[in-house]
Amino acid sequence: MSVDPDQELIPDRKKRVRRIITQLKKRYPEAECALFHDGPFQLLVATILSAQCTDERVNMVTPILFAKYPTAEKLAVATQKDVEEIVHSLGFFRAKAANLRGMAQAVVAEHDGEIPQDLAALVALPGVGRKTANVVLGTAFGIPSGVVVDTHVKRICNLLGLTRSKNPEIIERELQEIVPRKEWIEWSHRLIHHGRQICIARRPQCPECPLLKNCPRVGLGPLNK
DNA sequence: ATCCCGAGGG
DNA sequence: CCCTCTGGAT
Repeated sequence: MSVDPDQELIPDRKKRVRRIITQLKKRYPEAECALFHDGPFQLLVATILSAQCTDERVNMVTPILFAKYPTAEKLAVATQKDVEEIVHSLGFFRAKAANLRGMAQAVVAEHDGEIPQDLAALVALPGVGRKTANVVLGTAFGIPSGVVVDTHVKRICNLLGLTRSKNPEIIERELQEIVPRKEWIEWSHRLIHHGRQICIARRPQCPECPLLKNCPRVGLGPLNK
């Protein structure tokens, strides 16, 4: 079906977003980042490690990692082998270990050991993409740099007709036109959480979903092909 | 087998 | 746009 993009879904997006914000707030009052962290460095490390594995498993290894390497300075001089052993169970362990060390070395060399607080500098670090950078800026620094667009946010926003693009940057821009700036990071955390708990791609838990009334796909089963 | 709160590279 | 990098849970 070749339906024109902006016709049916765009008109009252703002109103629908308001409603969705309210419903998500009610369902997920905390709006927290699930990754264990007590500072920007820790959150950055945890977020780099979280690629393609669950946050629960990240939270199993980060305390061990931080006990040994509590700062960027310490991590920067760690051996590849030792970091690999610590993060081994998370998958992609060679790339993740290399990224952690490269990130720490760049932070020490170029940012005096402090995690930078702007998007461009963060994205320039090894292993840090837009998603990770926005998580750190919004969560650890309280800077609403951008809505976090991961696979869950992408899937749900397309599903609800808030966006239609497959490009994360376009989705980010579109969402930022309709989500209040101060709520970007909370919106992101709630939506991501919702994607993990309820609006799961392969087995959506529709009966438990607080957004049913806004969902055009109620009862149509799994979302992916 | 398939999925996980991705990034980097072709 | 596609692919690869990886291990553990289900």
